[in-house]
Amino acid sequence: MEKYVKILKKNDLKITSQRLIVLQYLDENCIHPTADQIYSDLKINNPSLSKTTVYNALVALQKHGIIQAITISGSELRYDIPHGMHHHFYCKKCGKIVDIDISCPNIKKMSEFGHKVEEIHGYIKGICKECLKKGS
Amino acid sequence: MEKYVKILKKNDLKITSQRLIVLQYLDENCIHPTADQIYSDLKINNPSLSKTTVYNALVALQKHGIIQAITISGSELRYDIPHGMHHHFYCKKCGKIVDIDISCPNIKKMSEFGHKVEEIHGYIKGICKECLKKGS
DNA sequence: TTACTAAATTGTAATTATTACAATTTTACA
DNA sequence: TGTAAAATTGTAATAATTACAATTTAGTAA
Ligand SMILES: [Mn+2]
Ligand SMILES: [Mn+2]
Ligand SMILES: [Zn+2]
Ligand SMILES: [Zn+2]
Repeated sequence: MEKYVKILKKNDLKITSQRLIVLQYLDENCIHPTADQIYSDLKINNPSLSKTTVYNALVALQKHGIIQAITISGSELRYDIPHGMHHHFYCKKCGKIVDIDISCPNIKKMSEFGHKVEEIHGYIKGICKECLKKGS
Repeated sequence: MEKYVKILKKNDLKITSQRLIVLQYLDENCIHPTADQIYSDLKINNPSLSKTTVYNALVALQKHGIIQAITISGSELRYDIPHGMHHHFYCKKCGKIVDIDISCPNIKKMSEFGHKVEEIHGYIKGICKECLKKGS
C-alpha cells in the first residue's frame, strides 16, 4: 500500500483511502475494468464508497498520467495502468480486452504534423483465439 | 447518387433514401460526425427523417465495412468512410478529429497472436496545431 | 494537539448517447 | 400489381456519465 501512497505523493494528489484502493485495484487486476466494475468490486469491502468518488478518482489519476482511459469498446470507458507501451485487442464476441505487446513505430513520425502529442492508442478489433475455437 | 446506390447494391443492402443520404453525408463531410450531427444536418432537408433510422443506417453500413465507428473521444461514437488506411488525431482542447495519413506497420505482426483481426485503429491525442497557436 | 481551510467524498438528481419496441411504410421480387 | 420481409418512425426505456450541494477529511500551521 505504501507503493500507492508514493505514487499519489509524487503527483501532488491528496492521500485518501478511496484513491488508494482504486489504484491498488487497477494495479492488481489487469482486466481493463469499467468504472462500474471497479465500484462494484470495491464496494463489497468498502460499503461507504460512492460511485461518484470512483469517477472522481479515475479523473484525478488520469489527469496526472497515472492511469489511462481506453475507449475501444465504444459504449463505455475502461481503465488501465500502462506499465509499458502496449496496444489493445478487443474481442467483438466476448467483449474481452487483452494487452498486445507491440511498440508503435509511428510515434516518431507524429512530430511532423505540428500537433502536440500526449497519448497514443492502438486498438485492434476482431475475434479472440478462444472464441475462434468455440465457434468452429 | 448512383455511386451510393452501387455501394449498397454491392453489399446486398436494400436501397432506401435514408441510407443514401447518410452515406452521401459521410462521403462529402470528412468531419467524423456523431450520429446526432448527421441527424440534425440531414433533418433540415429531410423533415421526416428519424434519429433511430440514422442509428440503424450507421449500424448496417458498419456491419458491411462501408463505414467505421471511431471511439476516440470516449463520450460518443463518430463515423467515417475510410478511403485509405489512416489514423486519427483528437484535440483535447477543441474536440476536433483530423485524419493522420500514416500506415500501420503493426498489421503484419498481428497474425502472431492467434486472434482474428477485423479492424485496426490508431488514435493519437493531444493539442492541435491551431489550439497551440491560440494558447501561447 | 488543535483549529482552520481547501479539497475530497457522498448521495441524489440531471443529462445524454444509445437501444428497444410496436405500428406503419417501403423495398425487392415474382 | 400483390406479397412478404425488411426498413422507417416515434416514443419510451436504458445505462454511462456528470452536476451539485451537504458533509467529511487531509494537510498544515499555530
Ligand atoms: Mn492494457
Ligand atoms: Mn478518418
Ligand atoms: Zn472472445
Ligand atoms: Zn484544437
